[in-house]
Amino acid sequence: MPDIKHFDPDAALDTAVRLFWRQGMATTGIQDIVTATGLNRSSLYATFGGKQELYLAALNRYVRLRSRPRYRRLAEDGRGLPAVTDFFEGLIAARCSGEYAGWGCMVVNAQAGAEYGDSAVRALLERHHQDLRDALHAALVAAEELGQLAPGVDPRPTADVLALLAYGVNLRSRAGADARALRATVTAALHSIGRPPAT
Amino acid sequence: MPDIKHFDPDAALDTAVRLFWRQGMATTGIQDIVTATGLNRSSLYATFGGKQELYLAALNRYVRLRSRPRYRRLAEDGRGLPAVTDFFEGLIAARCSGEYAGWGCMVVNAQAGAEYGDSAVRALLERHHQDLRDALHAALVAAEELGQLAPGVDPRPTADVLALLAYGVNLRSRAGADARALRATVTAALHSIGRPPAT
DNA sequence: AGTATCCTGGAACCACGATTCCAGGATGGC
DNA sequence: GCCATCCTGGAATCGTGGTTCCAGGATACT
Repeated sequence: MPDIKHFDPDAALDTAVRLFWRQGMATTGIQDIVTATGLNRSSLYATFGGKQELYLAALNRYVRLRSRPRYRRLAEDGRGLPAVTDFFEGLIAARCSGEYAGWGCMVVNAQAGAEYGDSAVRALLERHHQDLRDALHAALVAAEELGQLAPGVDPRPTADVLALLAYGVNLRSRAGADARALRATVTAALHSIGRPPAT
Repeated sequence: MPDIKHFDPDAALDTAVRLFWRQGMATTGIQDIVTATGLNRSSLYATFGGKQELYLAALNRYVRLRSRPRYRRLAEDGRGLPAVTDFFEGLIAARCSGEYAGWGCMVVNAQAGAEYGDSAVRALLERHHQDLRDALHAALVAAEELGQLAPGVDPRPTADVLALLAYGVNLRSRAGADARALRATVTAALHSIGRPPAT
């Protein structure tokens, strides 16, 4: 090993994630990434390849660090509906406050944009969608076993409903939606699938 | 009036709508529009101004011709839940089959993309969101008056839930979601807010 | 019929896009 | 301490982006 990288590839990729996440792929130039990371074009290309590959790597990192842990926690939480409530609560908090407020979800943004032409991106998005569905489904099955669901509420299609609702939350958050309004909406949705308080 | 336009501006704008809708603003070049419309750059610029203004005009046309009539029909339909069902049915049909299958909703795409930087675009998107909410709300109020809603279902937050659900449908349709799956999801959502069949 | 006005065609412009290349410098194994 | 190997810096390349300009032609009023 004659020489070693003078920078941290993960940190650089993280900067790229932020740029692509906020601005989308098409409107983010290599120059933006060069400027933001402070490292040189040559190093970028040598490390990540072209823009497409860099975007894909960034999207992968986003999913691995930001989406999957959240879904995993939801899927493994055995409390049923409270787990779902917490999931949405955390989602809204992440989308509407803190460093990434108003950025939406990078995966959702990719789905609506043209990033989407790439087939590797498509595959990643599809996989991501399945992960979300499955996590919600697991939580709802737990809820069902705990007797928390209203009669006639089927976990599988209901998980799909909540997945689409999550997409909606991500979209609206990018438009600057108010966290309280989103919370109220989610609460209403969860209310309608929960068992009414025993009379 | 010494000379008159040799083309139909509305037809040209319609072509622009299609391009921006499918590909997004950032990835659609003026050259694409020139090629697709067959008319000249000069005529384009003389008629619509720059790219930003052209995009805004296209977005406006999309909302006026494609979104608003749909919302209007929903708002003025007095049947309650069946009106909502029909609305989603029509939405899914438009998104998953025919000429525009897999294109999603231009407004939703704009929200997730970077088109969004423009403040005129933001205003239009916000207005569009209110229109959707209001239309769903009107239909749900009718449903409530007709006794179609389950007890404890409040029209206002429920309209918000359904609006987010519609966003989700639009997004997933762009990812090539199956129409039958989307229908099943929507059915499940509407089922959970409807009054259970009288015992 | 003349003419001022507007539209069209095409080339030209300038900036910025992604990408590549080469020289210079630093490193770790022998 | 030498050298092959890799990394870095910056310039250069080549295409494409949006936008403008000018000459030529068509029109409707006088």
